[in-house]
Amino acid sequence: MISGGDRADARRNRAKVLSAAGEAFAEQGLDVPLGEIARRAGVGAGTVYRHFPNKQVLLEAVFTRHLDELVASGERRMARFAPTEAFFGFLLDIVEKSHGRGYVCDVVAADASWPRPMLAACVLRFRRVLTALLHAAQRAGGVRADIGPDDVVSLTVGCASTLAARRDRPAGLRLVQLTLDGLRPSATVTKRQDFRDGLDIRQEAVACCEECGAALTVRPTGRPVRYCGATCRQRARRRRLAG
Amino acid sequence: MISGGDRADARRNRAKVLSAAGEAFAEQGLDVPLGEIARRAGVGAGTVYRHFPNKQVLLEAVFTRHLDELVASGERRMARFAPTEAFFGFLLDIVEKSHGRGYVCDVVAADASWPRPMLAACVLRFRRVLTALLHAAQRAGGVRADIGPDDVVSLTVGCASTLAARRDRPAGLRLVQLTLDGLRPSATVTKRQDFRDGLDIRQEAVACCEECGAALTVRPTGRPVRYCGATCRQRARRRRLAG
Amino acid sequence: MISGGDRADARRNRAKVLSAAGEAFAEQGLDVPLGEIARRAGVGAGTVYRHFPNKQVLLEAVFTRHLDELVASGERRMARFAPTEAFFGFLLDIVEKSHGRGYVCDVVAADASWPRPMLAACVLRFRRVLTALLHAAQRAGGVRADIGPDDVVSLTVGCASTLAARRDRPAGLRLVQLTLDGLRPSATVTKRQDFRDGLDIRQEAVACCEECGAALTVRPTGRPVRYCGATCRQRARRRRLAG
Amino acid sequence: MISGGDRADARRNRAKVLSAAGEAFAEQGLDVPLGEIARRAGVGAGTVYRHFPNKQVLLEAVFTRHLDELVASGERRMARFAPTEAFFGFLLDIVEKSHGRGYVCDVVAADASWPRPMLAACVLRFRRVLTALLHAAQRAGGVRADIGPDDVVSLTVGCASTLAARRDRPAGLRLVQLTLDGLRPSATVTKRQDFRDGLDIRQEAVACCEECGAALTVRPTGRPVRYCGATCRQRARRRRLAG
DNA sequence: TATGAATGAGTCTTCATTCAT
DNA sequence: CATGAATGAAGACTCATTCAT
Repeated sequence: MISGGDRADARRNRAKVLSAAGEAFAEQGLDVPLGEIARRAGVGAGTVYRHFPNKQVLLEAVFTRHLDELVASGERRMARFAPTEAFFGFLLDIVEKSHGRGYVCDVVAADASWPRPMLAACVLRFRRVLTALLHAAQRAGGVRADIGPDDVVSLTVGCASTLAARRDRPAGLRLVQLTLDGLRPSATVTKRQDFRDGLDIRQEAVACCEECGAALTVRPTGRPVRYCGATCRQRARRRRLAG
Repeated sequence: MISGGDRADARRNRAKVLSAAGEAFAEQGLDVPLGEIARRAGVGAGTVYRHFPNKQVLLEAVFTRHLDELVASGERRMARFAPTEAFFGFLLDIVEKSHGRGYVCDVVAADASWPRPMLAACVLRFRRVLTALLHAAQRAGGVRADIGPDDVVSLTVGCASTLAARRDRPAGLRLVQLTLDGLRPSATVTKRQDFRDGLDIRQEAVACCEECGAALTVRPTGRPVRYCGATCRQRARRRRLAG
Repeated sequence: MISGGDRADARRNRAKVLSAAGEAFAEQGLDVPLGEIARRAGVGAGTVYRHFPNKQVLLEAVFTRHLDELVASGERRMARFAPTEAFFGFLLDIVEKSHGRGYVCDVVAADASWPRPMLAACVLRFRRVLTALLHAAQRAGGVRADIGPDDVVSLTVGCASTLAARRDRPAGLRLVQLTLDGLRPSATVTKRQDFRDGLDIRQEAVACCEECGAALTVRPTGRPVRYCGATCRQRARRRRLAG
Repeated sequence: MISGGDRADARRNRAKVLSAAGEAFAEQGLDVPLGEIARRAGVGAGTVYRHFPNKQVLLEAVFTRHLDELVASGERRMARFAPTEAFFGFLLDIVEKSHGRGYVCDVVAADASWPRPMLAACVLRFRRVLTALLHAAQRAGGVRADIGPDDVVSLTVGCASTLAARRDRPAGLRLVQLTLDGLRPSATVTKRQDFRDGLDIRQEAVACCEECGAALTVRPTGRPVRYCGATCRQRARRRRLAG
């Protein structure tokens, strides 16, 4: 009988194992020996197996719990905050809680391929919350309309990696913001061809807008242009005054 | 006697092993058995060991080659393209070539901690090219000034993860663009507190700019504001006309 | 978690492994596969590793146990026998119990170079007992004064090799006695030059004492001398009568 | 075609390999990789195999050469020195040239069990020389009559081990002398029972001869006896004067 | 029921031996 | 013939999983 136990100590043990596994996976990657998890939990290896029939299931349980926590946090945000805040707060939450890169990297796999129904259900709930938050934010105009839930998930995965890669945590968080801000309507995504190989050096020699980097048409006479237009000039000015 | 050999078949085998290892690491993660690599390369396990004294060294060789290719591509771009194009093209290159998530995740480790001198030298070269491209792009005004090489590396790692996470490759590439565009001067990074937990729902109820998501000051009377200012109003309008 | 267990079967298995290892090392040398040891012990390879983290440690454990038994035997002798008897009995014990040549040959290494503290302590105890027995025997006049503990150890190693080399065990033991008797005060050790290359054949043509081999001064006339002195002549006579 | 080659360079290579193998076996034990031997010899692994079909044969060749050298040295001694000198010099030679304990320990195996005819013949020659020297020395009265060739071989093996065990080489050589001196007629070998467990401590309390360690009968009155007889008393006196 | 001991399949690595250059 | 590259059979060691206590 797996895990359905009703004795208090059994439930306590299950929880201990789950926590220990969560930490272990995060700190040491998905390859931590089960023995290490058992040690961290302060139980025997057999006890781990009593509650989780194998390592895969344990990993899924950990992941499920993780998702459940995220879902709960998402729902809380949905109830308490404005759509856009809720949405971006939710994403930050996901990213910050996804400590441990091996761990994070495997969130990737969490689309449809996980076989266990419990996990599938959980992933579904997660997607539902995410989607709800996303749509709300989009309706509120806080997020670009051409973004779907899959985009958000993938971007989140990327942010977690970025955060893991950057040793300096504050700097890492800034990069995460920078990335997530790409979801805001104001962000203009460069078309891929825009800066790919086709462009020749002579064209650029002309310089680009110092504010947004957009290409500037050369003008043979007069003072060289520095900005692509009034907006950018204003913006740059404001920045100068503010800075 | 490792690898220095000049016999044609030996060189061929070394190359085969290196390629096979690259693919294997990318597809199956860093845990692929060496036997699998040997099998893919069509050689015996011993041959792998003749060329690479152990798995770690093999991994480093693969990684070194990868970096070397990137360095070469970076230098080519530096010579042939305008700064900003060169820089962003380089980043896209890195991301696109960083197939395989386990693989990518370990680019992370490529700071100083790798012990082998050859790899260290290689990482250095990589950093040098990256830094040169970054600075050139910044001088050209194509990249925000408050970004350092470490930021770029971390962001790149994140982009690679994003790309790996997104099954739909074009969509993934678009997300990458979106992220990299965060490096352009026009991008405004939200201050972290802007959309974190501190904000209460009532405050937001006031709404935010539908274009950029910036908070809007409430006004008790009149038609409710939809944008934070003229610029955004214009932009939104243009989008509507274009869409 | 290595070996500290208190479960009866675990202790039993540990003992089985230790015994099997002892025999295996003795019979097949230090290169026996661990699998062979496991097979002899009737356990799986993993069990060996549960009790001994690696082969070296296993070897040290075997060796430690061996030394401990010798120490115990030495202490028993010290308490129950007269110094000289105790000493020589101890040496014989060591030699006879040092079955297996590879095994024996590595007793050599047992000076300070073994890193494990437990083994070091054990070697120390062994040296202490050996030294005590040696000194007591020397004080009692049963052992030459110009012999130190290191000499005894080395000689013992040699005796064990001799014993191992001689297929006929009683003959081997006799050779061991012969060697150990060299430690008794009555033994005269030939100076190294006495029978080395320097001597020319003509000098020897003169002959040497038939009993002790000492060189005899030539005498041009009379019956040739056969012995170096009266003592030897007597001794030879006695032998002839006895024989 | 193995080794029968007549080309000068082939013969030279064979010799190089043989020397290198000899050193390698002596320094690193019988487990030294063939590659190491090839490296030392400055040839490729294939060349080793061209001359010696496998490692065992190579080892035998090394051993054969070793024995041949010993045989030559023995024959030289036999021709040039008096029997006893020749004999003991021969033994010392064997011992001193048997550097490297693993190597030495395996001389043990050199009785009948070696299958290759060449080696067998060589061992035979060795035995013949040894036996001749032994018998000559015995006839000359320089070696006890109750010693056979097998005894000598085993003792030699033991001496080599002793020498290997004693870090301090001069001290080691002294121990070797001490052991070999046990072969001289003057040496009295204690009967095994003489100092084995049977004796009780009270009996020894009486003390033993300070010169030869023989047990002394207690005498209740008068000055306590220190020596077992006149011979020992004289000997001790001479030592005192000499010392 | 909890424990931790036992198992054995799987992985890395070495090295004797063969074989293409 | 010489070379050194390739091979693959072991051996040490790990760890998920089972099982006796």
